Amino acid sequence: MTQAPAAVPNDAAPRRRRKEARPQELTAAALSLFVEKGFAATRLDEIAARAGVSKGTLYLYFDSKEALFKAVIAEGVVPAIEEGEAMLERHADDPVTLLREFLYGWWARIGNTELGGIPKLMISEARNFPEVAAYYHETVIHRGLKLIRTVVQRGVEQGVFRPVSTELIGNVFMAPLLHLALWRHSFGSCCARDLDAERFLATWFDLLMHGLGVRDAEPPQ
Amino acid sequence: MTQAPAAVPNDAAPRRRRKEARPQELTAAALSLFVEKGFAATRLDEIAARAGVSKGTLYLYFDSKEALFKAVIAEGVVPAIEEGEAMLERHADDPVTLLREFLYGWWARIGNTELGGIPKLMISEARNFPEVAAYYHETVIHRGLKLIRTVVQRGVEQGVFRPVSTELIGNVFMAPLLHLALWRHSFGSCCARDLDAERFLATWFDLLMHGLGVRDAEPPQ
DNA sequence: TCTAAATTACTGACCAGTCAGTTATTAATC
DNA sequence: GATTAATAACTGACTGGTCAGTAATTTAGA
Repeated sequence: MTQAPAAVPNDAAPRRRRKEARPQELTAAALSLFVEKGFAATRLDEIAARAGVSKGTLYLYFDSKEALFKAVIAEGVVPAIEEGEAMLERHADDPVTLLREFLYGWWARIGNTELGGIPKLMISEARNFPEVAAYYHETVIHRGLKLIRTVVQRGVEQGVFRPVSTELIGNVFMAPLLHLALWRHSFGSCCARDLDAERFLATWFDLLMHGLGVRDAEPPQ
Repeated sequence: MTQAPAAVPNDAAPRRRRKEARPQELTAAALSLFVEKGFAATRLDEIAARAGVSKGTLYLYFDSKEALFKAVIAEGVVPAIEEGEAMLERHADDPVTLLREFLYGWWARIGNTELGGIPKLMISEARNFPEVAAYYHETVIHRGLKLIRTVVQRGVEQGVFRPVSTELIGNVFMAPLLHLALWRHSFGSCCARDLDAERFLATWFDLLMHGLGVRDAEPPQ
């Protein structure tokens, strides 16, 4: 109850000037609200309140609601894809380890964090913001799919995987991961018991490995 | 240019009294617009116009925008799940055929039709309409997952499939199908060339069959 | 001519975006 | 170090347009 720089603001919090921190706090608040309620149904007053500022302040940092949306995507996406590429550097030689690391790593570092809401947001709004969708497509999707395809191709060449059509293998690989993230941010919070992420990932990894002809892949760490 | 009961209405179309046909025309128009733009961003005037009536008429058949949303889901979903169950009756004995029929049948009869937009709509709006989400969950998702699980379990018991954890196999099975439908209704219409559904389904079916330990499954018809 | 289907014109709540004014912080001067 | 001037971050009441929902009126069809 001191003057801690509260992310969840105190009612009695004194007004503070924090130019550096504002944009990030605003995009974080906007991401969670956009994911929860959708772009159109989210009010700017609400975003500002969650970030602990007034709506006027929001307009000091972003020109419009749409500009805020673009910033949310751009900011959430750059670290995400860099994580992915860094992950690939670490185990350049072993396709099985690479796929396992990628699968569990994606969930741990993206899917199961705040960023996990971005797929839902992008799918919901892609047709309303084609320009942002195009940016997302070339910055994240295209790059990400290429990474996975490369790993699988390498595995096939090494004889670790059976010969398999690699053109769309990235899409198939990602589908269950995205499914899990989408579930978390839609039905997950409302009905039945939530999907068990651990079991789901294990089921998928097991099926995937056998599908690629690997008989003895161990589960993760 | 005659007085045909136009789905895409003629500007000069005479006013007609068609009490029977209106609700279905309105829900069809609403589904396509909700999928395209989202619930909140879709205006009732627009839905009415696409159905060839005025907004006032819409209120003769639905109490509110939310009631229309519920009707869209309920109407789209009942035939869909019945299709699915009928499909299962036809090949009760052969798990491989069942899975193939289900996979390609789902795409042909649901994913690749207007109904294919419902997953996007439900994922986008589940948290805004928890009551509808719960209805959808128990009417479609729960029932559908159970069907797939049953097929796989039967296959394992018959020794056609290798022993595999069946608890979440339905979710994994559906994930790529839903991914394809979601793609069609988001990025598909904006960037790059569209995902090739035939190749995608073939890649998935091939990986799935090998994942289940079936070595000689033929591609469809 | 009577009824009910359909339209048109209207209302009021809501909300993105604005701006005149307020307050925190820094800099200058004594 | 204390006082004050200057600046820039921040606020919240306001506005103009939009849109869900309503009510008055018109018209199709029996």
